[in-house]
Parts: sequence; structure tokens; C-alpha cells
Amino acid sequence: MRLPTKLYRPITTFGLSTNLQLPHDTTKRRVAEQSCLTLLQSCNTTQKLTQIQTLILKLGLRNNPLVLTKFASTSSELDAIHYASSFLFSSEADTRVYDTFLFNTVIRAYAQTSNSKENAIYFYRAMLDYGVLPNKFTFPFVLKSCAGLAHLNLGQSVHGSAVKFGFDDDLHVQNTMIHMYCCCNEGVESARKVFDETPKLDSVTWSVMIGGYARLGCPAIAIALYREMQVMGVRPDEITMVSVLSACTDSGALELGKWIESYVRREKIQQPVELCNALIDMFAKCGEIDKAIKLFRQMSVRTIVSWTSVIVGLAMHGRGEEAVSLFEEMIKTGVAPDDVAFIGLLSACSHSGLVETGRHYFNSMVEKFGIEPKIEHYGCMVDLLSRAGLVKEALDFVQQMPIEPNQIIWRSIIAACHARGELKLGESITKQLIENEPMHESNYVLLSNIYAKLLHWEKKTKIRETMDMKGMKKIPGSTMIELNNEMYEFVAGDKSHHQYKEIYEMVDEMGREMKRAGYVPTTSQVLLDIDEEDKEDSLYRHSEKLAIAFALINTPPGTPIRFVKNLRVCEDCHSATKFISKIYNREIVVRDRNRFHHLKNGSCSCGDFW
DNA sequence: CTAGGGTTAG
Repeated sequence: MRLPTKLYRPITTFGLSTNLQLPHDTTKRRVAEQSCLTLLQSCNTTQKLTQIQTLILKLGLRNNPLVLTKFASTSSELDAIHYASSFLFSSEADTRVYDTFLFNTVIRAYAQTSNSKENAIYFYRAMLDYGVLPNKFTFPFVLKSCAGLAHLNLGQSVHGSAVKFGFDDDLHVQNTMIHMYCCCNEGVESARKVFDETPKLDSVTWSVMIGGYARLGCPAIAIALYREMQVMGVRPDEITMVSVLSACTDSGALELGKWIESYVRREKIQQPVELCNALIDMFAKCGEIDKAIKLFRQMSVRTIVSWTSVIVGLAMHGRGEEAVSLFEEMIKTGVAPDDVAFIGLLSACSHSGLVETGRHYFNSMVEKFGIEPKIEHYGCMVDLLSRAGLVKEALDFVQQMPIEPNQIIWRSIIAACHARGELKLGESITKQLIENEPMHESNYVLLSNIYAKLLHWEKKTKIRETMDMKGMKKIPGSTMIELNNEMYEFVAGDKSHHQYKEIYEMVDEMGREMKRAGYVPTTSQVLLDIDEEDKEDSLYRHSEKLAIAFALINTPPGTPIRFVKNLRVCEDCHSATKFISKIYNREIVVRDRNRFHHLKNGSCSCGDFW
């Protein structure tokens, strides 16, 4: 990690002597000191700080600990903090008055900034260099900075330091420690270790760990941990609820989400906007978009996040027109859209084929709202054109973009090539991608799908071999489904479930019924080049078919079935699910990687393009 | 002077 050396170096260029006489009169001094402090409190720009600095020097108050501390904690603007800290630690300052409190103040100031957290670490090290002892308040600030930097080694060293100074048994330090580890890649295990060694009497400890698992993409563990928390009798607060809700959102655990909504009301847990937003997001992403809209309408205070959550939800459900009119309503209400709101809006246009509307809003970003489009916005536009079948326009658009296109953008175009039969073009783009990033497995999957469609089985097999040779694996498809307040996860060919025999019998029965109704398996997407019957067999073992069979066995007739798939739903499963919705008279709500499919009576809300 | 909160294209 690179630390800013310039701050630590003595700065002697202030040009003012510190040898001015102090006012002898104590009252006068008090007044001067007081006015200095008052001034400092109101000052937040570099310019103002310079003026006050002059005043401090003239009054000879430079080494007054109170002034120093105030000086460090006053600034909210980054430049001002830098300036203040260089002033404090310049060679003219009297280091004898440096104390823990002063360092804590500087460290806190940096820990709270969004992009200057290295400096917090830097001053923590300076503190130790000066021989100033940290206290139990120091570590939460420092650990928070480590968390923001997501720097595991650094975090471990601070952890060691906290142990050395004997503050690792402080609850606040432990909680921040867990949080820090949760924010670092590869840090979960360390987080869990600290968590397991903690008495965990506190809802914060649980919230941190639950939120950590939710953020790391392990919603099932997060939910299990919440249940454990309930068993231990720790009362969750509104922040715990936000963390658990985000786990519900990710895994599609609608029942638990609903339960939390009623629990919050029953237990009279505070309902800040953030919690309402989390509820809206949960309902929208668990397929209950109308419920999300209803909640949104009932809110008395809304933030841009509330609006955006609903817009994104509508986008995922393919209800583009409503998303657009909600966006317009938002502007009329006086809420200025931000870049995220535009991503939601543009993706809504994309999923509903609103090409002209999308173009109009994309242009309005700069023209009307002064928001510079980012790669995500360009990505939405490429997707918009690609999905509408305008592959050539999409390519032109990429060529004219002022930003370097990324893999996501190319994959949008490849998907369109795949869907529109532009297989040669798709093949050449994909080959290019593989050349640039030979270790990215999804590119090989794309190419392999194109070869399957072209019926080039030998080429397809070759790709498979290349992947094996490079030690790459296709991400396994998995399906999460909630039943009787439990989450179940299925992967293709899964036999770990205790009901697996019944499930496979049900899968066979489903296959027979579907064939009778006219279903033809789409075997072209099977990765392996095996004979047709085996291909069918491996299709029937796709995780979503197992999940559907599981739900059919365990729920009364007519109950809607909802599940979440981690990848894009494959062509065959999509068509099979449509048949099942009709044959078994079930409403099936599927959330795949990109969007929702509401299947009912043999047809799907996505209009068969996703 | 101390801790925890996901709205983000495919």
C-alpha cells in the first residue's frame, strides 16, 4: 500500500513565526481561545482554515491541545483535513502535547472520508512512531479504514496490534474487527473465527456477521445465522432487519421477507427509510412487484433510493412503460435523478424494447441533467439495441463510445448474435474475447453455445477440452427455493436431498406429461457432445427441474411456485416450465440472473426473449 | 472521541 509521505514530512513553509507574545491577561486569552474554537467549528474550507491558522499562530495557541484537536476534527472537506493535519504535525509543533485523543481525532476524520482512508492508517502508524499509546477508541476508527480499503494483510496487522495493546476483548473493537474481515476478500473465515470467539451478546455482532455473509453472496448462511440469533434470544434491531432482508432479496426468500415485515410491525421496531427501502427491494426482487409499489405509495418520506428500487424492480419484471412514468413522476416531485436511477430506467427500456425512449433518456442525461454517462449506461444502450435485434447499430454504437467497451458489453452483443442467428459474427467476437482474456470461463461457454447452435459438435468438444486443460469449470447452475420457511438449494444431478428418489420419480413423470402435451427437448444447449437420449437425461436433471419437482411434491395443488436461479435460465428449462405451468395448473415465478419470468397457463411474461 | 445498513447494465 502506498502511503502519502508528504503529510508526515515536516512542513516549515507557513511563513509565520510562533514566537509572538501570548496575551498576559487570562480573560483575554480565554476570549481569544473561545473565538478561535468558535471559528474553527464553523470552518470547513482550506481558505478559512488558513485564516484561522494565522489567528492561532498570532495568539500563540498552536500547541493548545484543545485547539489542535478542534482543528483536526473541524474539517469535513478533504483538502482541509490534509491541510489541518500537515499543520498539526509540522516541525514547529510541540510534540510533547500530542496525545491519544488528538491522534484519534485525526484518524477519525480520515476514516470518515470516502477516498482517503489510507491516511487514517498512516496517522495510526505515526501515532505509534511518536510513542503515543492507542486506546480502545482508536481501533474502531483504524479498523473502519481497513474495512474501507478491503486490505486483508493490513487488517490482520491492526488486529495483531489490538491484541498487543489488549483491546481485543472490547465489544466495539471485536465488532469492527468482524466487519473489517467481512469487507476483505478471503476474509470471511477470519471474521467467522472472531465471531465464534466472541460472547456475542450484542445485536451489532450478529448484524455484522449476517450482513457480511449477505454481501459475500452467501444468503443461505446469513439466514441460518439469523435463526441462530433468534434461538440465542438476542433481539434484532432495525439494522439487523436490513441485513436479513438483503439476504432474503438475494435468495428469493419471500416468506421470510414477509415474516420480517410483520415482525417489524409487531415488535415496533423503528422503521427508518432504509428499512422501508430494503422491504421494497425485497418484495420487488422476490417477484411481488405490486406489493413493492404499494409499500412505496404508503411511504411518507422517500429518498432517491426508494424511487430507484421500484424502477429497477419494474425493469426486472419487463414493465418498462410503468418504470418510465414513475421516473417522470419522480422528476415532477422534485427529486433529481442520479446515475443509478438512469441505469434502472435504461435497463427498463431495454427489457421492454423501448428503443426510442431509451435513446431519448440517454441523450437527456448530459443535456438535461448534466450526468456524464458511465460504462454501465453505455452498456444499457448496447443491450437496448442488441435486444431489439439491431446488432449492426449496437456495433456502431460501441465504435463511437468514448469509453473502452468491457466484457459485459461484448457479451450483450454476442447474446444478440446468438438470438438473431448472426453466428459467424458472434463467433469472431467471442474468439477475440478469449484471446484477450483466456482465463474467463464464460467466454468459452458462449462460444460453445454458438457451436451447438451451428451443430459443430467437434468444435464444441474441443472447447470443452481446452477448458479442462486450463483447469476451468463451468459455473454450476443452482436453484434456490423456499418451502415451509426453509431454503433449499438444488444443483444439476443433485442427489443430496433426502427426498431425492421421489424427486427423480416426479421429474420422470413431468417428462412424460410434457411430451404428451407436445414438448420437444431443446438439446442444443447441452454442453457435452453425447447422444440424444443422454442429452435429454441431463436436461431433466437441471437444477430448476429438480426444484419444480420438489415443489410439486411438497405443496398443495394450485400453490404458486417461486424460485431463484443463479444463471440465465436455459432455453429448454424455459420451455419446459411453460408446459409445466399449464399441465399442473401452477403459477411459476422465476427470477434468473437478469430478470423475472411469470409463467402461467403455458406462457411467460418475458415474451420468450430474455 | 468507539461498532453494523446494497439502488447499479449482462
